[in-house]
Amino acid sequence: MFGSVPKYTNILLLKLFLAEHPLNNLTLEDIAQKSGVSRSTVSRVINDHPNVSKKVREHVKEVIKQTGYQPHPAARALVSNRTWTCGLILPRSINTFFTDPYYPCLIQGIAQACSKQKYTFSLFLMEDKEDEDQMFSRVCRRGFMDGILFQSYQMGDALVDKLVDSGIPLVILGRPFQKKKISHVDINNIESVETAIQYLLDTGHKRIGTITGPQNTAVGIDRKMGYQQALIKNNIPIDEALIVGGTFTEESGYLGMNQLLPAKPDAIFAASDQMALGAMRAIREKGLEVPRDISIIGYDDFPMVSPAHPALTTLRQPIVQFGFEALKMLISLVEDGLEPYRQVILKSEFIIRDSTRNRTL
Amino acid sequence: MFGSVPKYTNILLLKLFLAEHPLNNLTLEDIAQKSGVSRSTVSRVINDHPNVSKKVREHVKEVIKQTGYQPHPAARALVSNRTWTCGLILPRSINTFFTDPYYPCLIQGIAQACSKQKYTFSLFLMEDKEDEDQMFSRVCRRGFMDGILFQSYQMGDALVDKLVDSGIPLVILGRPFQKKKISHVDINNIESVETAIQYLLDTGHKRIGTITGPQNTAVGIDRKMGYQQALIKNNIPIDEALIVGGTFTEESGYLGMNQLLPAKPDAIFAASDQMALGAMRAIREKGLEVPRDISIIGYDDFPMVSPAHPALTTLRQPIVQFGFEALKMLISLVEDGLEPYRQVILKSEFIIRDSTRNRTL
DNA sequence: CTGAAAGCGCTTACAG
DNA sequence: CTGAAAGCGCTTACAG
Repeated sequence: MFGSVPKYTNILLLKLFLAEHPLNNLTLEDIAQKSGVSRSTVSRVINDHPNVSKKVREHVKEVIKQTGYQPHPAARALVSNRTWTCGLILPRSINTFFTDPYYPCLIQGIAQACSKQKYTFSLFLMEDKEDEDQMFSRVCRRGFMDGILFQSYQMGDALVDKLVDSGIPLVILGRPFQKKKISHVDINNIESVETAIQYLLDTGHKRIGTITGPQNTAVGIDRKMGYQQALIKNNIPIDEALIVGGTFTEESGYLGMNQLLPAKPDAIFAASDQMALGAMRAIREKGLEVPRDISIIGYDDFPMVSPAHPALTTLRQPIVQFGFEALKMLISLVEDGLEPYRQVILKSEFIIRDSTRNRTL
Repeated sequence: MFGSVPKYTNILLLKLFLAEHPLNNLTLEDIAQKSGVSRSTVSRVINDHPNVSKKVREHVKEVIKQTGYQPHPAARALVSNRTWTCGLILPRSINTFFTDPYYPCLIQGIAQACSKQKYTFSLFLMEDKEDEDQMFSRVCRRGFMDGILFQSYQMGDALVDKLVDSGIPLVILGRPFQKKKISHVDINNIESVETAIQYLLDTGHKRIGTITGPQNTAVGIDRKMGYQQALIKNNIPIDEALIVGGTFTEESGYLGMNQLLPAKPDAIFAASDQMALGAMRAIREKGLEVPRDISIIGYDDFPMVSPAHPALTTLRQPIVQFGFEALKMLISLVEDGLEPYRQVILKSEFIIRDSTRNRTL
């Protein structure tokens, strides 16, 4: 096995190279000859086409295994209009790529799903407007990517509309802001937060505050919505003094908590674990204790740089499954057509640890 | 512009699709006709081949611009043996992918470099042995990736040898452990740490300790070496009580610092900023103060989840440049041949902030 | 400087 | 069930 043949200007070097890498130029034709059948038949075996006798199929498979033959990806792509490659585009509005554990987790989830499905995973990080423009004409064309995963982030990302209009198979990660129906995978942010808030109410908490995510992001909006709906369902008035905005970062959780403390909350739902961590730091600094004085619930349950003490009660995002479902949907769009649009909502798991306390006991 | 044509079973749907996406099937032939020249000439214009008259060249370029034509990547790849795609392989021995800010930074650096050079960036995360095996046969073959970037991590990663033997253009990120010469990009870990330690000595520190990285990683080994060499050059005996091992994580820095405190250090060099953060936490917990009682120097200067207080004196890794140089080297290997092997060492920048103090004043 | 033609390595009707 | 042949969209000697 080996890679591209370097373009040696020196023919001797090239020969040397080829001698050292004898598995070099195997083509379908070679396998056909070695197997004593035609190219067509070998191709059928490779593509699991039914019209091949069992005997021939097994023989050819054996030869392929022996020789380690792999079909040439470009040749395949050229004729089949499939590249078995999918791209993840992260828009430039994302400003926490380096610090939010969401991204490594997401990337890992998608990379893993791609690997299992024998897809190649390409990553496009938009740095600036220029990147977005050139990306668009490079990515959205025939024979490049079979499909695109796009991380929904900020309201008004114009890129989504352009991608949809381009007609490329597209799956949005998270809830899209667009009016039109766009295939996407999302997490049940609203319902899962409702569950968590209900739990706090059921365990005797009277003044539940929240540190929200940015209100121009879907998750920020939805998790706040879940908080509010849970209170409304329980006929508890919304107290604006118990709501403060954050940006998902530890620092914003810390600052937010300091704003909330005068309102005397006995529980806080933070829209990310990082913010929960920041909130706990603020609480500790004031000489208070979690969960004795204030219960804390986060969101994410990603692996953390510094684990919380006490262990954080949180909502776990099924991130690996997220990547997997997104890729599955994308393949379905490629193979079965873009219409009708698809939607999959995954559930977060509520995990009770040590940062919350039952105050009814 | 648009992407792959979905395989509609319903021909009406297909026609509808094509009608909505008229820029669909543009080929070299189309551009040739519209320009009134041959395919060959258009191809020469696209590939900046010199043998085209200025007049024709400009006309063809105009037509290409008007139509938004882009050559079909697979067709190009098939005939030119170049895919304009490079892959980053992260071996499975990496266990801090989710928590170490190095990886997002590295990925960003490489993605940016790829984007500037009009390369596509593919990511391969090895989950397990099985991944490594299948990856090898998928990736190391003609016509898939022009070249591979491989993150050097743990001593004894067998994958490197297999990759080298495969003959695929390969650049190692970091210092390789192999005896044979392998093209790589590295950071001047040893020298830069020496500089930092020398600074501590010059500013009156008498008992300098270190929290090292894992001693089966090149950076872990090299940064410890830098620490030791600086002391030796200044005729200061190495005191094992001032050296403790860590794993680059905040937690390991915290634990390491607690082990070092009895040895009464007046300065600590931590082999990563995360460990420096952990060390500062340990120091604070003991009622001591940075830099009043102990000076701290870290390594990395990546954006951090929670910035240090006081601001950390550190060595900044030029990570974007790192990705850029690696890709440049890779392209050179592809275009000019694998021999002779290349080596580029980038310099870390010593950044003095508030976590160190001049004790001679 | 330009074009006609061969060929890259596959897949897939088509004919048997 | 199998093979000969056409064709995917490019690049690149080759001939002029």
